[in-house]
Amino acid sequence: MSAALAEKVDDDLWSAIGDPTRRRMLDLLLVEGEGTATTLSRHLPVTRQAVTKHLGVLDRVGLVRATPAGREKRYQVDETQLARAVAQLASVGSAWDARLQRIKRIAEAIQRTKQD
Amino acid sequence: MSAALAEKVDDDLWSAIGDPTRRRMLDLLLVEGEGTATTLSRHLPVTRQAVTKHLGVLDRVGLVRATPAGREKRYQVDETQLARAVAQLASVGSAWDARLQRIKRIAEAIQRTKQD
DNA sequence: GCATCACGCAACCATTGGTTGCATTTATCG
DNA sequence: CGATAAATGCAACCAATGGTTGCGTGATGC
Repeated sequence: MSAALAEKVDDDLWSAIGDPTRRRMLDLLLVEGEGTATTLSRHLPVTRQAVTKHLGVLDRVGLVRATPAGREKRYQVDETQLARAVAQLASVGSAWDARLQRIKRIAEAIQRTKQD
Repeated sequence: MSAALAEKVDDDLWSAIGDPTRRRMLDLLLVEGEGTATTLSRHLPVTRQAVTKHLGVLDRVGLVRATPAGREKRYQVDETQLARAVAQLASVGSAWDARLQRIKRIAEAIQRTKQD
């Protein structure tokens, strides 16, 4: 039955998007198309160096790619990888959802039994 | 349009479900109905004390509730709160999804332009 | 009554998200 | 060309967190 939901979650990918700052960074990169550590840090409550570290982990899991351009290093989102991440969110979400549904049904069944 | 997607994400809730161990704990609690720190730790690659700490953060954000029973302390999932968490996953996921779609459309438009 | 089981507390360790400070490379402007 | 400004990179340091081990204590069961 619901075994097909066990679409194995990649912990590295997940924990990459688990950090709120990194999520906002991905948001920014998506709406602005691209960005550097310095430009991103201007829109965030953390320093450039913190952003740099985050870009490092996002890069390591493949969520962003960098292209050096003169004195700066422009990052942009790897869309297919982000799509994978979104799929995992959906996967875990719907797995829990399914179990919650089942619990609800069982609870209702017990209610009915009690009323016999 | 897609502005309604900005359903403000609760960072505490999110980071609670961001940890892989805690996710597995929620899974276990869902399938088994309830559990204690010791029973959960038997199914996990970490010690009872680690599980205890995790139960602490899950409790603090309201994802689980404890009921003392003699010498043990049984935990179970708070379904409505988990439902909220699932909603947030869906929210972030679909927001990114929407932006990815838009990017794709723009890219296609550019392709068409080039071919004129 | 005593061994046992579950819990709580404390110290400790490694990783991580964050900071500040400084050195280095690349643009830019007189 | 030379100096200043703007970007990155590197290192030390700090606090929080996910983990461990060790020990004390309160309920259970024979």
